[in-house]
Amino acid sequence: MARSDEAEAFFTAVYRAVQEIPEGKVTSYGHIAKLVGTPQRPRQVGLCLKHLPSDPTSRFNHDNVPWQRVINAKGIISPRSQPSGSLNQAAALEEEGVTVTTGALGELMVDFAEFGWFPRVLPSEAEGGVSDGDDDEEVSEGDSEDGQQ
DNA sequence: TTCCTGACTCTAT
DNA sequence: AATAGAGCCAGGA
Repeated sequence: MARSDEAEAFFTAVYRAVQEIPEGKVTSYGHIAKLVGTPQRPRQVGLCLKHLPSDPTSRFNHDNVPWQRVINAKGIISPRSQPSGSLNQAAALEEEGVTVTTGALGELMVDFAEFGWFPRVLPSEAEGGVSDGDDDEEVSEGDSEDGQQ
């Protein structure tokens, strides 16, 4: 059952990456996927959070993993999490100082340019990516996988 | 066991 | 610029 072991490692990597997100900041599934070394599998990242145990005795749980700080690349809180209680998620983000804008359709949009958190300042961003009004959440392929400690 | 869906993203049209 | 389609892999029925 090596496959389950790999899946567990993936889950753990995702949870750790999410834990690294500072309060008042948000990131995207795709970015987390890159951190864990699987930039091609952002959906799996979402599954990890969905399977995130609520059991406090578990190594990772909703109390230790700020899953609510993880949103999609469009800067919008995943509408599929609504049945789970996206309003609670949005409210929690605002509590942390994140401005959540509600769209006409009810989509919860977060200003990624300001609240988007990245583990490392990628060269493209460092040379002057985000600065004034024009936002550009595009992240260049930084590569250089930093091993999970 | 197989098939489908899914907390997404990227690329092409 | 906007829309549509493909890709990825795991969990649930």
